[in-house]
Amino acid sequence: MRQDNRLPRVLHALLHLSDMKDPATSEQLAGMLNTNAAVVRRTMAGLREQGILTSIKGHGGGWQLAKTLDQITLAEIYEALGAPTLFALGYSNESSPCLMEKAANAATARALQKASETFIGILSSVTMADLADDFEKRLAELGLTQDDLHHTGPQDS
Amino acid sequence: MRQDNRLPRVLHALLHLSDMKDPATSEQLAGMLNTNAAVVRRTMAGLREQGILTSIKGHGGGWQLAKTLDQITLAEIYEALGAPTLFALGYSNESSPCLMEKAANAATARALQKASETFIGILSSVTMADLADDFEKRLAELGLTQDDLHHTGPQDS
DNA sequence: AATCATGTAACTTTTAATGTTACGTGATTC
DNA sequence: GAATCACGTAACATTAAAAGTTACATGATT
Repeated sequence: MRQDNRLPRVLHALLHLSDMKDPATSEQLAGMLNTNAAVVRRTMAGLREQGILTSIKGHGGGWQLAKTLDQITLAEIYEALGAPTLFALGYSNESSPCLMEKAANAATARALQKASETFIGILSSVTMADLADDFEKRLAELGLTQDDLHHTGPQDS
Repeated sequence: MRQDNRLPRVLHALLHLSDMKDPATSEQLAGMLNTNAAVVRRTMAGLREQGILTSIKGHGGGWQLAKTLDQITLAEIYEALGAPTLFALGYSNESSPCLMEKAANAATARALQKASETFIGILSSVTMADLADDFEKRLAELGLTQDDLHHTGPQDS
């Protein structure tokens, strides 16, 4: 399959959403994520069902966070995306009578299982607020503040 | 991309190889792995370069183990396959100026990195001899012995 | 009533492993 | 030394699932 970029994309989108007062339309988010509005709607659908986001139709509508950042773990988000296949590496699930194949598959499965547990464990320990902190750290490293992103300066009309 | 089954396949093939006196042809291995001889040659090429297998051309030729099973870790094999992409999940590598995207990518990368370390760590701790042991355990559970696989019984000519 | 924005279905594109075919090269056998 | 066997490798087709795209229905606002 093609590489699955939904998780980092959604994280990116949520950071932007947390930074906006008004709802963001799928079109706006698509611009930020360099993709298409339909992809945004499709990807975010799971987060809406999970209660992480709300979507509003009509004029002034769009997407909004339904929780504060510190209430959203990355694991929740991953789950809300449908817990998509983590590995490009796999093994045949068809039950073969060959015991050597079974042993080979079992060894592969054990390693993948442990790796998956590590992955989910880390996602569970990180919240969107941690990402926002990381974002602000990066801002500060450039000598900027949050404000610098929202207006062009005092000379602005 | 499609799922990558090379690792479990090679493990399976090596177990069969360890069980044979004569070299196994690509054709024979392809039969065991339910695939094609060309796929076998292509997949095994890396293991030959890595010194895990030797291949012999001509009459009576084929593939043979170049080491004993306890000298082969799964990590070596994974490396010999070219350390193929482990994850179906990824993130855009294109450097975007957006610090929110950077934060999102970094968080994803950290989780993937740790998962990868877990995976490689386990592969490093397991040898093909461990797989052979597992195979024999499975055999015993069926009330069979190694011998049962190699002849049809005492009445056999 | 017009417009905006989501909801969703249907289809195309993309990408890398896998499958397939073909042919070259080296080794063995007779 | 010619035929055959088996690997080595290139070139192309197939496959699968995310992503991209298009289109249209539905609901909310003005």
